[in-house]
Amino acid sequence: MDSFLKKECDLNFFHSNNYFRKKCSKCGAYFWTLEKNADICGDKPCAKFTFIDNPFGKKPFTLSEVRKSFLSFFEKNGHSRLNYPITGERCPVIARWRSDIYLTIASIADFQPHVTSGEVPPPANPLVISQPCIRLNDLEEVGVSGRHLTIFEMMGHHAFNKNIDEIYFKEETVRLCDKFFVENIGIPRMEINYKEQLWDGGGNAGPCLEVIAGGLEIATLVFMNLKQDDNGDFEINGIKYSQNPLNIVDTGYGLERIAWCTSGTKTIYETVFPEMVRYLKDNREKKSDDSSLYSLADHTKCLAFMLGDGIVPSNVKAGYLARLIIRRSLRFLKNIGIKTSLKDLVLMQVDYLAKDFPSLSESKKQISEILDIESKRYSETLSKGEGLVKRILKEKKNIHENELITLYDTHGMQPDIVKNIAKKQGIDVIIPSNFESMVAELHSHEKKEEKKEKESDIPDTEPLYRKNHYIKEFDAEVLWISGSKIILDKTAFYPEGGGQPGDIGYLLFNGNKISVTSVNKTGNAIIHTIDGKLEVGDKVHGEIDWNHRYTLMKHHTGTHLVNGALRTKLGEHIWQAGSQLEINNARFDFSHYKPISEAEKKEIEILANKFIKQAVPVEKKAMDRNSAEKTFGFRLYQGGVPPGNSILVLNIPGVDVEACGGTHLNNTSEVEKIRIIKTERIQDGVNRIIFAAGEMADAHIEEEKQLYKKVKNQLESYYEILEDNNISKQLDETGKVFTVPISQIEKTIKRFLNETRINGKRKVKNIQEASFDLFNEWKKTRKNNKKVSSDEIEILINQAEIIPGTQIKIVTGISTSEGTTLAGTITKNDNFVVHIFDGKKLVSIASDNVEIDLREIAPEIGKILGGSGGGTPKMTQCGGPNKNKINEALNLAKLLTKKILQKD
RNA sequence: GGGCUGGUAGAUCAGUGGAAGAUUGCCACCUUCGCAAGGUGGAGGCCGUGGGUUCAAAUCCCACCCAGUCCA
Repeated sequence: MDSFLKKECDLNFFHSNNYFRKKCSKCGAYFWTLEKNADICGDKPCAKFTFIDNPFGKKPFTLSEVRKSFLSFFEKNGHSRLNYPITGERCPVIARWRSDIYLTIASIADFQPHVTSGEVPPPANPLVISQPCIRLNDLEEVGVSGRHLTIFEMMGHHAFNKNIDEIYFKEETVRLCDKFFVENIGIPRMEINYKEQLWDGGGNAGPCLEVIAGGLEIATLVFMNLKQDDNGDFEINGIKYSQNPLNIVDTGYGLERIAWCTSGTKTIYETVFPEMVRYLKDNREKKSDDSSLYSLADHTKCLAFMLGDGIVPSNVKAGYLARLIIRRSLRFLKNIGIKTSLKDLVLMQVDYLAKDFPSLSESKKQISEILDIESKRYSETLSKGEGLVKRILKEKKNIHENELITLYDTHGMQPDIVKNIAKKQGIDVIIPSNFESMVAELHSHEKKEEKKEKESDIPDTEPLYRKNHYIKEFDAEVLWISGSKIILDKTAFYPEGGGQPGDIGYLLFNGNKISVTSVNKTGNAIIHTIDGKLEVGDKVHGEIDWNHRYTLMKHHTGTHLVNGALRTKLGEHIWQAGSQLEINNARFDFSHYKPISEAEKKEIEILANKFIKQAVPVEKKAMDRNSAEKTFGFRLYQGGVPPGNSILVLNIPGVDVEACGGTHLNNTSEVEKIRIIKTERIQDGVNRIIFAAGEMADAHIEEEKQLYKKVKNQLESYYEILEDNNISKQLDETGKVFTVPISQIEKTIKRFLNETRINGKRKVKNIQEASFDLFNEWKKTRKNNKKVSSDEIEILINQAEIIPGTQIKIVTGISTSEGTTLAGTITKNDNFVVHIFDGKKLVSIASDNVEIDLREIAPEIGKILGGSGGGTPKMTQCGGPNKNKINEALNLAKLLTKKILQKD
């Protein structure tokens, strides 16, 4: 590897500027330096920071000044800046264009995977960017080490070379780097070392030079020219690589670090968050904990970006990471004892950042609401957890490892919080030093990976539906057959995908109609499942079930309208989390931090219908990725990130624009109408809208009416219902009364009516009121069934039989009252044994003073009824299917009781 | 997406197949000039929903719904 690096890093720049190649006596790495006698590379941990209180540079640079200086320097040197809708000269911190990572972790991440793989040309070449990045890998070090940050800007100048030096490669990179640091920032050239390293990550690798000044790595110059390849010629650290199609200059300049070494403050935090650190220092009540203060300064900025760029806290994906940072922040807030709320601190950060990142300010309202909700939630979690901890302490007087893990893993109680609670009660809880690995161990179960089906050698199909979304008929030739599955050379049948079900219809061959029952896609082949026989070479005429497809198209275009309406009403954080079209309705899942209110639902429905009335023409076109992103932004990728350079863009101007491969209407007016059937929270931070479009909206209304009619009819046996307003709301509320879903209302009401006695007819406003009354009457009926009339008891006692030679009386009988209650009432008095049948079961209870174990006889009694029995010594129940033998059973009960109790 | 908890009185929770409980809050009465405290009594439960096993299910089994939490 040494020889590889020696060859790769042997640059003219170093020789012509009189650099020496040295080996670090501590870490053994080679580095280039101007100082003849240098023997350590200058990097941490080999060297200490020398710039603290003794900064480099022309002057102390602010973050903004470093960025400006960098961008304009490289712009002057032929690099283009990028520009995207909403976020401007950067990409969002949530990696919307990638499905493999949640957060943007480096400037090169903006161009992965499509540009780096060579599939998509770079948006500009060479280019320069300053990309805000979030890394949570070293979370524990943030605030503690004095130099770690969760959010930082990685500045980069990137060149993508098909051939070496097509744009520029190593020499020019180092020359520009040197010029920038020496001339623009003013770091003395003497202070800068270049350390040779191997860089690898994300399946790529290459040599790199770490640029080090004053003990601080201020930039990394990566020359990414290898890609992981099991058949590759290069082997580095046991992994094989081959040449990447592109030679990529991937540089990363640490904006904050550069500013830091020009300011020389005690930690990086004073340089990066001067206002926030000052504010926190002035307003904290506990002076001891600087690391919490620094962390809080960092985390609040991190949250400003996360939430401002549209991440919605949740228990999944990027949302979970946002919640993680929120909760950590709330703990730090408590640690330093500050009165200002997290919300206000984050909003302060947004204001500090507003000048450089104006888009964050647009989300102030959402940021406020999210932080209010999340703060409240966390305090609820904590107080719940505190109760749990106290209960464990009360019982066990201590908390052990496994409980500590459960408290964290299951109930979200951080071990140090548990420790504090215990401390207040004078109990010392020991947190194991390997706590985190213990938790990790718990989650280390093997993952089942789904194996991808091998794409066998099957022919491609030309998708006719793609160019013409309205094509209904076509002629084609059968290319491939396997059982009931066939592939045609071209087809108008849309294969299932992107939440849109596949088409159905017919293939006509020799005058015969052959049904197409489902259509799927594998690679570029579209596979029709047919109900009939065909042979390769057959020429067929296809006809899709247009009614089926047209309804789906209404729902698909309708989905985009609903999405657009949601974004307009609720904000830019609205993001598709899932979508499924059906014939009857369509459902759309989207990120949002609270449930949709009744009023919002109405507004969204009205707006979506307004889009329909406006008759907006729907634009469908294939665009190259770069211009699509540049024109429309990353919002395109809501439904996922399609592969390739050319992407299908569905644009409804002023409403919504997405990369979408589905079939759509030509004009929003064709949707006819949209009716939102319901909204629900399906997950933390994710809501679902179910709606129906076109005639399906009417069908749904009709369906609802039918259900309402049935329910009303049922209730009318006891109630006179005066109003029929707000049918869907009425059904909804009725469901709530009985805590059942709407689909179960009919069945449930039937059951309740059966179990309830009501005299006469009652006048009520609506079915909700009737249901509420029915529910209350049902409760009363139930209670009344439990009451036993004193007359009945008296009669039973009068019929009792005294066991000869004792004071004990045996009561047997049949009653309509609940058996245990009746028998229990009698046996409150001494000297009774009661066997009573209440229609369902035979209950036997003995008074406390009677010495008998009823369990000895219960199974025998039950046997007569075809079942069995049991219970406690003084109370048994038995029963069985043969209820007609009840008298026999009661007689046996009496007989056996006598046998046990009778004294000779 | 995966794992782990939980869903029983307004609230917090006990309850391992046999009569639905405790604490707190609520209501009434006693006590008091009044309040707090105390005393006595009372109301308040589809034991999340739907199936199954059983003579018998809050309890066991299956499915679903809801909530919480950790991880990627």
